[in-house]
Amino acid sequence: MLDRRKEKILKALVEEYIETAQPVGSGAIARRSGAGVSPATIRNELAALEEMGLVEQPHTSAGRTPSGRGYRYYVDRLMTVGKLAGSVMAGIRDLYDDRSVPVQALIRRTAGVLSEMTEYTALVEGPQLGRATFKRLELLEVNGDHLLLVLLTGDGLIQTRLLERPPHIPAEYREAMITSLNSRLAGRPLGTVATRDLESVRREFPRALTLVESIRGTIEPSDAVEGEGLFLGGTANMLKQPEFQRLEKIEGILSLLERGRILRDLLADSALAPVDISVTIGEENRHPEMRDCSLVTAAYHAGGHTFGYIGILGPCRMRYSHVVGLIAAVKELLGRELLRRRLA
Amino acid sequence: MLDRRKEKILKALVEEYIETAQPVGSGAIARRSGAGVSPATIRNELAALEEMGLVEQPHTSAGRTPSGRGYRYYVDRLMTVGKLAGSVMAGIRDLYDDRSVPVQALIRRTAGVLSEMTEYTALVEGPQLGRATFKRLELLEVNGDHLLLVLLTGDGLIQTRLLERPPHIPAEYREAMITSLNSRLAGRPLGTVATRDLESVRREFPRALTLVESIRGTIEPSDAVEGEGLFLGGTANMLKQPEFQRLEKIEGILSLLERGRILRDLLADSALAPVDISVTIGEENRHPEMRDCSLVTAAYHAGGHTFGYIGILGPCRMRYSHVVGLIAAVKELLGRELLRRRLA
DNA sequence: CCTGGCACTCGGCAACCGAGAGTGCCAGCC
DNA sequence: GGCTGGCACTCTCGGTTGCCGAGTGCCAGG
Repeated sequence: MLDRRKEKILKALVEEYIETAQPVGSGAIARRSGAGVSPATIRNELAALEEMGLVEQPHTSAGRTPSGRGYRYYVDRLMTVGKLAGSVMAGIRDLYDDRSVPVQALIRRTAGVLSEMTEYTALVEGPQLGRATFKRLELLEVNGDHLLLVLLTGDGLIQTRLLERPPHIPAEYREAMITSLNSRLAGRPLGTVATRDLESVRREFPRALTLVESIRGTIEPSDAVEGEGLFLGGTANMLKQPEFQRLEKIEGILSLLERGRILRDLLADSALAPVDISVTIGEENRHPEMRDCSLVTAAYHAGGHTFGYIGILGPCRMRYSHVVGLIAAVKELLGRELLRRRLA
Repeated sequence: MLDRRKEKILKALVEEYIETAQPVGSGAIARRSGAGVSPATIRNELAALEEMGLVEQPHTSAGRTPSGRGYRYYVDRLMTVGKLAGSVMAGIRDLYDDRSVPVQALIRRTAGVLSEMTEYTALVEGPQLGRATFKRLELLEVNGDHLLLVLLTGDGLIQTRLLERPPHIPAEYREAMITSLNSRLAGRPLGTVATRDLESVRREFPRALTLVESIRGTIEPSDAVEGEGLFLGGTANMLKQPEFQRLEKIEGILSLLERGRILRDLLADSALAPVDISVTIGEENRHPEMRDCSLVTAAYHAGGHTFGYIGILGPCRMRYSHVVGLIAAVKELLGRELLRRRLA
């Protein structure tokens, strides 16, 4: 709860620091904030802001930099979210226009575009089997030894798996089993299909035990697909940030970016916050490697169903207004696009 | 064509430098090489080696470092390729033992393991559609609006694609078209299936024009799947190398590593050399960003068919003998494993 | 309550210096 | 002739010093 002038000063300071990456002096703020007061006055206000823990001084005779709490105040109350230029929006929409591009490639390109437009690192997770609903299963005969299992989900995801064909099972028996399975599981979220759901099928078709087991293995979201459908863009951009010139800092971050599982949790966690777009700043992050980073995330969805997540990772000194605006736009476009591709 | 003593000296110098990353002095070589001569003699020999362009001096009063040509000589004639410890081999074999792990995940893990074992960056490319042979095509009815195209290849690769269902085409007509297509393309390498191959099918089944077109789009190796099936491991390892403490150098490398297309060409190019395992050292690399790197690559195959490529990227000061030994082992194991999973 | 003035603090940079590592060369030895 | 110990020389590296400039905190006056 700052007074009007302190807010102006904090805003000017944060924005100047975001641009220059240099501690900001009272003179620069006086020039930029439009508060119409002299640097000396600004200095008094800055001392107060420092008292409140919103700004800090790297050392006595330097300017001020925003603290984590300072950024938080800025993000929550001061920044004006940037509207994207129409041309930019059009560019993104073009990206999605080609229906012949498979979903995986779409997600990958999104990560690329986001990282290029921000000069930060982009994370995009595509639709995941575990979040989708069961629609239908098919078994195709590939040759004498193998069957192809095809799993269709309500989102239009397709999962295939090659199985060794269990001997001595007539095709009709198999078909009946599949039919039973399909009617039993239709519409169920795959994440919740557990062993006991297949119990009755197993009892009904005892000769197809191994087949049912294979099916369970395919349906069940497993660690084997960790990293599947998660794309990064612009990891090298991290090196461009002046705050990451120290290699120790960046090594931790890059190592973290290789851990698909962790990234996934990161995206899902922050995106389940009550807000539309979540911003996690510096020390608010759970992983110590990320304490110099901020992460902006959002889920994209349509028709009440979450398809996936997008996120931008950059330094605390991130262009929040730009990034939030961009995420908001891409979240919309991507959700809409995946809805278009979804099966009716 | 060096004499015996010069070879001993060069070998000792390269190996010492690989271990320490420091220019190597005549004293260290005298101690290590086992040539039984004094440092002064070593110095004379070093002067000769420098004359020949095999070693160089960062500055007058430092020790010597190997030049690109020096590494080349070492790799071609001096190094003894390391045999892997049995326990290591067993560890890798365990990785592959679980048949339920899908091929994609297998490739991904291989990249992870290679990077961990070397502390360098690993590139692994899995089986690619473009290199596989056509086996069979199936069309599944998903619902009123969509068909699922399933493409099976001789390697056991499966490619699926959701198509909008063309209206007013009877199922039998479609089936006949697919049958004709299957018999016509069976055994053909997918990379060589061109538009004209489908011409006769198109003429024979004029009502299925759009369908044939969609099929062509699926079969044809396209840029849309760029990066598909290519996995990196340990990109952050690059930062650990003392030669890459300068950020400028590493930024170029990391940016390159984000370009799937380039990596792919890199792997394929060097692996088509007449040798089993290809080593590209420093300036021999085509990309200027890689002039401080060496790349060791190999194709893995079985039954006369190339499945994919593996590679290790590290600094010129790379532990060649270890890396080459490892690549040789993994190449074997991976080829054998994919053969096991291949369709009969 | 604001402001100009002023003394003060501190980091960064350049210059400097000595220590240490390693060289090239030479004269002597086997 | 080839090898070796000795020696003067070169160059980098780490630490120290001194200066400059940016920015501050405080105070007295408006």
